[in-house]
Amino acid sequence: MAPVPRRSAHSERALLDAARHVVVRDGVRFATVAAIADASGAPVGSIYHRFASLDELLARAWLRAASASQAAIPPAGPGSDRTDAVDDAAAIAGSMYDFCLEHPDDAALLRSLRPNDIDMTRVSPAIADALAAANDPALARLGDLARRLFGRRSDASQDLLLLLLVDVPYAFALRSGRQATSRARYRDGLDAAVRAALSVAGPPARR
Amino acid sequence: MAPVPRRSAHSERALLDAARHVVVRDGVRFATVAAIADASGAPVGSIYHRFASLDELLARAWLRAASASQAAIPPAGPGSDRTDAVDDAAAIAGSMYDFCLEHPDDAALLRSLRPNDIDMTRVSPAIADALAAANDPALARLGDLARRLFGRRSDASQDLLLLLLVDVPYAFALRSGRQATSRARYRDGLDAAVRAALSVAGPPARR
DNA sequence: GCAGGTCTAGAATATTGATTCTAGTATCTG
DNA sequence: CAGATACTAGAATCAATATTCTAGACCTGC
Repeated sequence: MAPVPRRSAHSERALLDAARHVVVRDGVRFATVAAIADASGAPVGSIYHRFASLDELLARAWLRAASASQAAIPPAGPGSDRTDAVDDAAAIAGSMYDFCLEHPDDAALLRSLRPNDIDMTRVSPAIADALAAANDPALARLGDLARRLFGRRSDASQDLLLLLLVDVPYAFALRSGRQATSRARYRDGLDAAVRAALSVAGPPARR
Repeated sequence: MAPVPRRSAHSERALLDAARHVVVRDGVRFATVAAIADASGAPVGSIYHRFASLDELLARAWLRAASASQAAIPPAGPGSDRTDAVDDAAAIAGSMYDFCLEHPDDAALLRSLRPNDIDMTRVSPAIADALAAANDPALARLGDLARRLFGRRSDASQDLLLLLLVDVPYAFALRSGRQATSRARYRDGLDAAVRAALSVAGPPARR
């Protein structure tokens, strides 16, 4: 009685992996359904069986990477003075850096595939909503941190934290090479850079 | 007798501008010939009159932006000890930051359009060569600087300088907002971050 | 072993987009 | 003002790509 599905030969995950691989290797312009099918070994029909459109597949790949990146952000530290907040910021930067080293493909995907590259009109509403809200948890986290660091939360302070705790760690990771010693050194350099920039650049200008 | 051309209504430059604008605004996936024609007001035929293919147009736009970015790098400073070299590095980082603020469209283009996104088989040999060699002057400049900073030149040291003197300034610029006070503050933060990272992260690990 | 379901598979179709073609137009020289 | 010369213009063509469709394969419970 129970409808029992055939075991799938090409999992959703494998197709997302293939899409990610093609985007990173060939560039987003050449991430066609045929190229992704080829990279995954699946026929195009199997891709459309699982994803409504190419844009939906790309959106899902982006969402998976973005979610993984967010999940790597550590929870807020305990203290509440500025020193604690700076340590907290440095911890976030370090965790973003570590994420990029542990998930280089996801990190590269987020660099290559920008939300702009996805045609939202060809994405199902559920995924479109998820995309629109994808960054909200991280932004809330950074907003809290901005208040602890600067005494208030503003667009400018949030941009500064996005720069120092996301963009800069990603940039460091993408140049850090493969050797463990080099990576450890980059991590230290990142920590120093973030602390130096925070002490100089913050708090943001008052209105 | 002298062949006198009709005055052109759509200059090469205007078409490059339009291509850049579409890439930055809509993403490289949607930078089609029709979209660029629409943005520039020119019909598609006029685009093909000046550019052999869409890839050639994109390549030319990338090349123009990359060349402008390189031209912004200041010549090497006079001194030869490490302090001078650090100042030199900071000056390069600052000039890259300034370039991004003065030419936001070119900076955004270089972020959105990666060499991967251009099909070299559809680009004329002259432009393909120019693309391949586009970064050579800057790499030579960074190589010299690496020698002054670290006593020797290696892939690792060059990557470190690319990170600190190109990637990081670009990241700072793209988040620095429009207010002059905010920009000045970001510039100071960048300077501090680069110096801090240099003192911690370099010289690169010995083999 | 067969019924009922999902899934695979790749050919067929339809759409989109790149490129080409043919006319027509503006400009300057003589 | 006639002729030569690029240039503009956009329709027509061609190629690539997304998407759909139809058959069939597999798995499991009965």
